[in-house]
Amino acid sequence: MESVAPRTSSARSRPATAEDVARLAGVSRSAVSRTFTEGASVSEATRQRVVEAARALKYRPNLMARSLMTNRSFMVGVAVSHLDNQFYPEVVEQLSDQLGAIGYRVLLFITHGNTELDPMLDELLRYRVDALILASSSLSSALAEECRQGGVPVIMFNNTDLANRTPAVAGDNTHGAAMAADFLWAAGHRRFGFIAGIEESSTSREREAGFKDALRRHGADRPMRACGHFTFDGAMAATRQLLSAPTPPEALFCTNDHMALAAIEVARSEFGLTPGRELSIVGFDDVAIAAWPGFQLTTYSQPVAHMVARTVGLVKDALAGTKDGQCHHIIQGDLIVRASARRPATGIVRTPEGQEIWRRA
Amino acid sequence: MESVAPRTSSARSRPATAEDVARLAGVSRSAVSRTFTEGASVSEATRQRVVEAARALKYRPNLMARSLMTNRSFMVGVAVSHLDNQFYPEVVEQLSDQLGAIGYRVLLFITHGNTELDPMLDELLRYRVDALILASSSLSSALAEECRQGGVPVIMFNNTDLANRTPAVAGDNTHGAAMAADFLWAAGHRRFGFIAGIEESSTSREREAGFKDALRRHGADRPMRACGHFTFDGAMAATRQLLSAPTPPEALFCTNDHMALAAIEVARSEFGLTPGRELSIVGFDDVAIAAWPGFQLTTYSQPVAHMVARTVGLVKDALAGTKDGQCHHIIQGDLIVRASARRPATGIVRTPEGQEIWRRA
DNA sequence: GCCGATTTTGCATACGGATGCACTTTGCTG
DNA sequence: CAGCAAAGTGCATCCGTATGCAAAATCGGC
Repeated sequence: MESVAPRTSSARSRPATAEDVARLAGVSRSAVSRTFTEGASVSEATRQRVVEAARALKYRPNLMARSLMTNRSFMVGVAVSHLDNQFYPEVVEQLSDQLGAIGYRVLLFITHGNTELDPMLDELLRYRVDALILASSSLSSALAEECRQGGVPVIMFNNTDLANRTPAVAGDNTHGAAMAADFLWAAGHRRFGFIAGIEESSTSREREAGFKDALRRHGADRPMRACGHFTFDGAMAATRQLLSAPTPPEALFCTNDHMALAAIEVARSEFGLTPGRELSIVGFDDVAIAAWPGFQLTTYSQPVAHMVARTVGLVKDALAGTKDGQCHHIIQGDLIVRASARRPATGIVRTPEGQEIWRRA
Repeated sequence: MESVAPRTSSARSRPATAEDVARLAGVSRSAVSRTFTEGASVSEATRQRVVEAARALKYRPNLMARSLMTNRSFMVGVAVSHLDNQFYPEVVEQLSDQLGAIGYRVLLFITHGNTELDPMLDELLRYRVDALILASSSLSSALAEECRQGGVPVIMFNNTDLANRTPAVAGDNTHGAAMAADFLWAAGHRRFGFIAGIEESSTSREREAGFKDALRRHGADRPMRACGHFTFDGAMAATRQLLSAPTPPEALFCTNDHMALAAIEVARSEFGLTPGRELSIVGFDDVAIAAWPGFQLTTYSQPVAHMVARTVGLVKDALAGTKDGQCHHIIQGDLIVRASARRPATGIVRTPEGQEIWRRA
């Protein structure tokens, strides 16, 4: 019988290994390895031969195998709850770019706001990611501790973990929300509405506290409050609830842009209100859509590129073993003034980039 | 000298290995391995002891090491050009979910529409991904061939590669664009505008051909044309160009929603036109924002979940070695009728889900 | 209680590449 | 040209897991 079929050209051949390259180049495996290892000692002559042989065989070092020895996978796990909030695609894109620039790839992981995501993260850790970035997701203190012991740095993004001292990078929630309050107060508003995100989220809580404390300092009444759960539909419902009240608020602060955009939509389409005239709306994040002509959302910016840069910096430090003293890294933003909220008489300045921002008196 | 410092509890200890677990459980490494291998032969007794020991040591199988043996990394490379077009975050999220459901993780990779992305994909292949999904990105035929020989299935998403017969999943570009043309014609429009995406893109070309052919069948004049490069700013400029013409078009077809939304913004804010009244605008994709009250974009839908399901199906088949006869998989959508374009007198039906769609007479 | 059939189990090896070590080659100085 | 330091090289070993094979244990049936 002729069970051994001749290998056709379409036969899926195994990729070339360092061994193959070494044989073709007439050197040892070590030489090949060193050729592809930054800073290893190889003569120019052998390097050339190896490179040539490698190209001929279409050799590509197997990073899985390499990671076994080096204990570095050059992958970073990124957990993000959703991608429908426009903020997070920007974050993911920046993370991918900036991590890519230092040789790391993103192993993506979407949690769907699942509170019980430990089992999934657990699986992610099997991939031996070099670090874990949790964008708006959190993990149990047990798993966090396990990561620490296992030498996997965990960094939270746009969310902080008060109980456990996990390093975190976030916008200046308290300051930003206070700015929003001050801004609306300066514009002459006296009846406020507030739309919360997820009740348990540190982000939402800090923004709520910042907003309310600032209002209190001005002697304002407590704002009306509804919860939008950081979702578009939730924010639509919350907006309806607030605007349907007997004496609806004149000014609305939403804990993120995603919800602020929902509020604008509902105010316009269901209540006939023009944001910036009959109703002021302020958001938080400054996503790209906020600048669209049809929204012109006034919002406190979270400079994604800076925040990600800091995050990547923390990853690098942690990987280099540098001890990180400071735990929570707060990145300042600006209150970007557009048209969705009434403008105060004073305090608006124009940046060199042509953006209008508000400075407290 | 006391060079050997006592290990503090905060010392970053190496994660437990199968060896450690075996020792604690009093069995061999093989037993541990088999316990964590689906369908391997282990007695219930030893399995229990291993599981217990594993839990005690917080053992997690090292997938890197496993992939060395099995030649499976359980990672799929996903290349996407941008995340600012709202369509792609939806795609990435679905891919992550549906691949996750069958045990695969997404190694993300953002190409920025870079035409020369071979070097980057090349790097991605070092990670020995089990498959490569190219969402709106393409790779050279040389690299495609290399992947095929290396046994790495490549699947294109929402983009096809005419020259090389790379398997692809896409919406029904020709049919969808023709539907848009027929719909606008049926609504009584006679002067058309067309906004192209990236000139080289198969997606844009097919939609352009479908649109123009259908118009020709109706005996319409050639539409005015501008190129928006699939970007928001590009589409804004293109819209300005078309609407500034001496006799501007009455109806605009944009090759995706991202650009259609830009067109709506420009029409409203710069030309004072109300979409659906003085100007009809039709898009392609049916992204979430298209349904927002402020846009109400009429558009041909690309059912992301179905498209991704098919894509994942192709990945599974390819990995199982099933030969895939059909190369291009076209997924049907519907023309979702909203308010951004004038409605024809006939043909609009309501789906059980409460969505209005248009059926050609 | 014995024997053959079936599971379990451990041993040894393989996967692909990095690296300490000892050895060889090269380069440079006097 | 000798002598020595520095650079380059190959060998052997290791990383953490899967798996074929043969030995051992278990099982069932008489």
